[in-house]
Order: sequence, then C-alpha cells, then structure tokens
Amino acid sequence: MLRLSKLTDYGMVVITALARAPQALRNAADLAQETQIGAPTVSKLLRRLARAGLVESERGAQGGYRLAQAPGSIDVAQVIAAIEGPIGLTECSLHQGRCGIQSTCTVSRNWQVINRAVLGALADITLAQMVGPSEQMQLRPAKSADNLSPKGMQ
Amino acid sequence: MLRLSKLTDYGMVVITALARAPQALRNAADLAQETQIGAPTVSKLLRRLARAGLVESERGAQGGYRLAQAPGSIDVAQVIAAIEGPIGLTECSLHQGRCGIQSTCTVSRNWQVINRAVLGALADITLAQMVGPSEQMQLRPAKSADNLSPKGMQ
DNA sequence: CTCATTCCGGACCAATCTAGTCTGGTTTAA
DNA sequence: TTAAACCAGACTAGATTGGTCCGGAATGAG
Repeated sequence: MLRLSKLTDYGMVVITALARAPQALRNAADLAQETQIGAPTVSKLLRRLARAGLVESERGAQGGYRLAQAPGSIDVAQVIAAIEGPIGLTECSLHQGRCGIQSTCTVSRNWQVINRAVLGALADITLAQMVGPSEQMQLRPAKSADNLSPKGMQ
Repeated sequence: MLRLSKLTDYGMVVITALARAPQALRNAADLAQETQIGAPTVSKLLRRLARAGLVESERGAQGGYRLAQAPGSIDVAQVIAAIEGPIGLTECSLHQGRCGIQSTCTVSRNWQVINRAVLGALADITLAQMVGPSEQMQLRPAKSADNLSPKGMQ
C-alpha cells in the first residue's frame, strides 16, 4: 500500500527524538527508553543513520549519538533513504534493465517523473518541521500538494 | 525503498494499454499478449481495477474490459489504491491505534501531513498524461515539486 | 438449448522480504 | 585494566508478495 517499512517509521521517531535536543549526546539505550522501541533495534537504526551522515557517533564510554546537521537541513527523504536505501517507486525508476517487460513497456519513463514528484514532496519537509507543532506543518506541504493543477489535460 | 508492488507496476501498464484506445473492448488474454505479462496475472489486475470502478467489464463470449472513465479523469493515485488498497506511508497514517508506541510517539500527526503531500503528487498525474509522450509530462509535475520552498524554517 | 467464451472469486503455494535478536569485535574514558 | 558504548553482520521466525489454478456464473452464437 505504498507503505514505508516499520523500521523507517521507527527511524523517524528516533531521529526526531535526537532533533529535539540537537546538541546533546545520547546513547542508544537511553533513546530506546524514551521512544519505547527495542534497544537492539534502536542501535541498528542509529548505525544506519550514522552511516548516511545524518547523525554522528562517539564511541567508548560516555559515547553516544547526536545529530550531525541542523534539524532544518535534514529532510524526510534523507531519513527514508538512510534506512531503506534509495527511494524508487518502481524497479525501473532506479535500475534500467532489470525488468522483464521492458521492451514493450511504455510507462517506465513516466514513472521516473512521478518518482521525482514524490521525492520532491518528501524532500520538502525537514526534521525541524517534524519536531515543531503539527499545526505549523499543516501550512506549507499540504497546501503545496493541493496547489497542483486539478487533473489538467484530457 | 518506498517501493510500489510489482503488481501495481503491471497494473499501470495494463490500464495504460486500455487508455490508449478508451472505447475498445478488449479481453484479458489479448492484453496479456500486448503487455507481455502472464495472463492469469492480467486477469487478476483487471478484476481489481474493475472493482474499483476504473474499468468496466462485459461478461460472456465477446466480453472484455474497457476504461470506465475518460483517461483524463483517472489519476495514478486511484490506480495504486485500486490494486494495493488505501495509500498510507505508515500504519498510523491510516489506522489510529494499531501502533505499539503510539502513546510516546510524537510524529504520527506529521506523517499524515506527509502522506497528503505524497498523495497530492500522485493524484496530479492522470492516465492521459501517462499515455502521452513523456516529454510533455516532464513539464508540470517535476517543476511543481521543485517549486516548493527549499528547506524553509530552522 | 447447448456450448464455447469470458469474466469472477478465492484458495493456494513458493519465494522473497522484514523485523528483530544475538554474538563477537572495537574504541575510549575513567 | 575494565566497563561502557558503538560497530558489523549472521541468523531466524513470520509476514508479504507474486503468480497459478480451479470451480462457478454470465452471455452470445449456432
């Protein structure tokens, strides 16, 4: 159903928790406690986020994680990509040539366009907006989506 | 990877084939031949599309399927929903209350906003655009996505 | 009236993917 | 030196997906 994986959902919860205090260094167990997500799972998520450069880690005792960039410059698309890998609605919008019906398929090029549109919507929302009150969020993104021409051309 | 199911991808190919000649009545075997997708799979897809009211069927000998609405008034979001069920990025953006961490989760409301943004992007593209040349498509949707404010607020 | 054609609905299975755990290793502060 | 914490990947149970198959129902042709 065009669903994100649960892990991605959790990942957003975790990084949002970090974004609420961007300077603080917090360890995985601590975040697991706060978010009510299993500790090993939180660790796994933080590692992926770290590898993607969205959070930075300090090892050793008293170590932990902290946001690597300002909450306003990390967007939702980045978080999703960090956890799930590159975003692509269809196989062909990522890798040309792995699809059996490619020779007869007339829509693959259009999928790429759609993909960009979705990606744009996701890249438009930052962590700063996610930690802020939802009232505030409802302003821009919802509007910008509805703004598009209502079913143009016939 | 925020992926659509393969079935949905195929479904788009099939309904696009119908959209290219909106009046014609075509049977499943015929469409399977044209699209190079397995016949039973095509049947399954057409049934789902029919149940959603996007195509209409005629039974019996000489029966078949035909688009139920003008290609310009069927959008991509409808096709996806017909095949995959309701579109929702996360569990909580569809059904409140099935998520274990709901009590401590602070982002669920924002997911709903994001969900609407994505939905908007998908609802903005019609079948008429899918059958048309891709050059034409690249104009609006890609632009409208990039148009959004580049990472507003901090 | 009968029969071939075609849609209809769901059961079913194999294969893949996902979520989550576990184990062993490395780094660093005290 | 030791304990705290991150790091990497293997592994498994369970869910999901893709695809097939079968019996049934409608419809038109002969």
